[in-house]
Amino acid sequence: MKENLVRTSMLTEREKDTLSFITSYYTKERKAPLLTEIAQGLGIQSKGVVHRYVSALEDKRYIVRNPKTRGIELVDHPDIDVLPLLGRIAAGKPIEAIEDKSLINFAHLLGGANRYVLQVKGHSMIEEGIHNGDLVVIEHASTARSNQIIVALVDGEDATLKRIQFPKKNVVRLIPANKTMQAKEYSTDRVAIQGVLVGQVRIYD
Amino acid sequence: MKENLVRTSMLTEREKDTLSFITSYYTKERKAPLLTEIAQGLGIQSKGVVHRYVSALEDKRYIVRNPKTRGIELVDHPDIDVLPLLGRIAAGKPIEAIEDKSLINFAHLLGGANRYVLQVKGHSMIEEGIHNGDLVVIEHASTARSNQIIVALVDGEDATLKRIQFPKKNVVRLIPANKTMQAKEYSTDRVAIQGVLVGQVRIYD
DNA sequence: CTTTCATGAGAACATAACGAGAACATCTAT
DNA sequence: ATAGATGTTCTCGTTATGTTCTCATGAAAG
Repeated sequence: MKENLVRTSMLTEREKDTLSFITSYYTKERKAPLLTEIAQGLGIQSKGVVHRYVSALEDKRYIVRNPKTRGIELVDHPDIDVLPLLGRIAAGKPIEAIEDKSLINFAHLLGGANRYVLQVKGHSMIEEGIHNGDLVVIEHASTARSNQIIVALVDGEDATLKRIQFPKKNVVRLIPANKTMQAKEYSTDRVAIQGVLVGQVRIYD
Repeated sequence: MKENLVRTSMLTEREKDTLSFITSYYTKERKAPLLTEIAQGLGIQSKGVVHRYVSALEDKRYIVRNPKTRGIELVDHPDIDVLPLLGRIAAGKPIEAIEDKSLINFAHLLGGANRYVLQVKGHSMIEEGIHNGDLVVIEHASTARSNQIIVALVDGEDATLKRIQFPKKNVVRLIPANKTMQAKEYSTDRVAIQGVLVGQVRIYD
């Protein structure tokens, strides 16, 4: 019953099920499942059975394992953090036909020292396309240029996301992007700039 | 030649917690935390345990250490494009600390097999907060659920981003998010679904 | 009929992951 | 220079998870 010569990449039904579960778990959770989680997903009581399927998938080169707790790695699924930028939509062509494929790495674009993420609550920047629940990337800074969108702390109490302007010396104007709200002006010493908006991200389920 | 370099950058749950706490602390306090501060932040009694996690993070190249009192330094490695999610920003309140201090990796959130990026041209989805020039992440798919936002190709010519509905059999309705534009209905055979919207990103200069 | 294979249950054991805490070394403030 | 604070290195546990077995059932093939 020892088969070191595995010529067949054919998977049995349950092996397919196992691989499928691992793949979907991976894309959803961004980590490998436990054996018991696979078992539950497949309706199997015994983790020993799952272990057999996982070992088969390893023999057939569909996965690699570390002897660790969530040690399954998909061989076709190494961490992909680069996406192809295919082109501009509404270009009048099928997407696949666009040739100029450059690669885009959001983490590289948005990551970096002195940056952090805040989740937006409310609708004060809705006309800028920044909606309730969106994630914004902020670069830590204490100064800003006019017309930048910044995180401002007013009187040490009021942290909001607003566009900033400097209409005259020692005066700061904070402008929401919402017609139902009004721009306000403060003396410079009342407004502390916390950071500058560098990116915005929304994730759809 | 095969690269046998084992990049076990996989972090355990508590190692992630530890890294998350360190990065959050760093961005807030502008200095590294003490082991006892990490311990308190994670609800651990023993600084020896924390030391073990910190050593693991050093082994896995997420940090470097000096043998000094606040000697942890975050490494700026491309593998570590994680940003701390600090809190929610709300009108009229200070930034709320987020209970679950988590790290955000946009590439992991948005990346994955069968995904690509398009740049949006035009304003047809402006009321969804998708503006001209924004980047959208599309997951390749040929089917969609009702009310999802999809990339549709009409008569093989017109690739656009629209919300989709199926009002009756063999009819597809494509709905822009712009009051100045109208929803249109097509027979099923004229519309080819190219993919489903899974994310949206904007980068500010 | 027997053999083989895919499937499943479950026991027994090995190891990983996590945590507490002691003892000691080293750093740092005074 | 000294004392307290902080970092390092251990040992000792507990629980969770992975690994290796044996046994059992049913279907398909010879």
